Amino acid sequence: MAKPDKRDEIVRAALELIAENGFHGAPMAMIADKAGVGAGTIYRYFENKDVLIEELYRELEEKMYPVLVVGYDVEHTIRGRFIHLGTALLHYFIACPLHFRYLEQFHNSPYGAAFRREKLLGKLEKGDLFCSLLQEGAEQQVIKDLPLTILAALAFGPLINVARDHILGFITLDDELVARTVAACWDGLKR
Amino acid sequence: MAKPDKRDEIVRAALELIAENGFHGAPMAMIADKAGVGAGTIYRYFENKDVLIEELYRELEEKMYPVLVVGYDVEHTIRGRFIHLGTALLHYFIACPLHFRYLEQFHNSPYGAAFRREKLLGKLEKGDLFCSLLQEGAEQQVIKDLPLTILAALAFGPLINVARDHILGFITLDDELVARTVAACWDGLKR
DNA sequence: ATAAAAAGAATGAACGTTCATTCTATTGAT
DNA sequence: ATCAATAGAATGAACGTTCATTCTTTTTAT
Repeated sequence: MAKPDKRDEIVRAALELIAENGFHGAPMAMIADKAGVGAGTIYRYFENKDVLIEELYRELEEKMYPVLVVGYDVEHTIRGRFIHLGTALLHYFIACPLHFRYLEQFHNSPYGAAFRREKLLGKLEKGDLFCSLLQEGAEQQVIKDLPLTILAALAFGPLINVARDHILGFITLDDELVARTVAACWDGLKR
Repeated sequence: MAKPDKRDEIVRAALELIAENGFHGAPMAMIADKAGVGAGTIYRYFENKDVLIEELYRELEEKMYPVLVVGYDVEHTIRGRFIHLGTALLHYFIACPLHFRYLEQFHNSPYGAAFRREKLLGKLEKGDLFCSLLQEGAEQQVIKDLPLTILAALAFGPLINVARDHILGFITLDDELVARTVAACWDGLKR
């Protein structure tokens, strides 16, 4: 809190505007306005809009990780761990709809494409948790013998769709519905 | 073929540019260029860019529908029909990556949001085929007793993710992999 | 008094759209 | 059959707007 007081306001404003209106519905001037800051001030903290967008993405990713691992226990069964992660992920998205919407905007954009390509060539870093779980499950023959990419699609595809539908108001998820959705995903994965 | 020769070129150019670069990577001038047409000419066929985008979307939807229903038989089991539709959908996306990418761009944009809202309040029209199948399956207790929205997420989420991964080159789908993916989706849906 | 920080007006590039003009094909007159 | 007249399709330069970024001025802190 000591140093970047304005920086925080800028990031908060950018998150809100971009999550709600997309990158093109969030001009720098509007972000500055919402942050209560001059337009030029943003450029003292971020080299340009792209950098702001990417740094914001990284911040959200970092905020999410520790939430997911709370209570995650490598000693649990594959199924137990999957249910844990899926449930935690859905609950996080429900609790932080702005984060979810921002992540979606990011992934469905040139930024997301570039980002994905990097991930393929580099290490796994964040997807780690999920991907290594799926991989372990496949090795132990608990999970279907399919390429990791497809397993990930079976696991995340429904979760992300359901989160979006909830946030857009097409459905209202309660704890029970979340649990049943995650369980259904598992049914798709398991042998 | 008699009349709209240029119109076709414009639509083709727009599809290609938007599918590959998104709406903001496809300025009207560039579309005109690629279509071999003057910039102003586009406006003889489409009132403005939004109309072009929406009409193109409708054309793609109309092209897709008949492909899906070929061989679709209401007498088959719920499972058989689901496998049929899922497989046909995946094959269509693989055969027409530009169509897939355009549909994705459309859905992940303000156009898509507006479109979705209309669908909720109006009738079901296109999703019909899939949604009524899911609904029928739920009634017959063959499919899990979950809200339609969630069932749709379980069915489409993985399929669309897998199609995207294939088109972006993260994986290469053959007929067998398609079949196993669709089967896995069914596992997620069935009781 | 000095320098760092902040502000917001100014700038220029990019875009969708318009419109005066040109081109092309059809019609009508001879 | 020929050619002038006309209609409407096509063109692309020009316009107005929007936006990211830069520049100059003002404020704040030391």
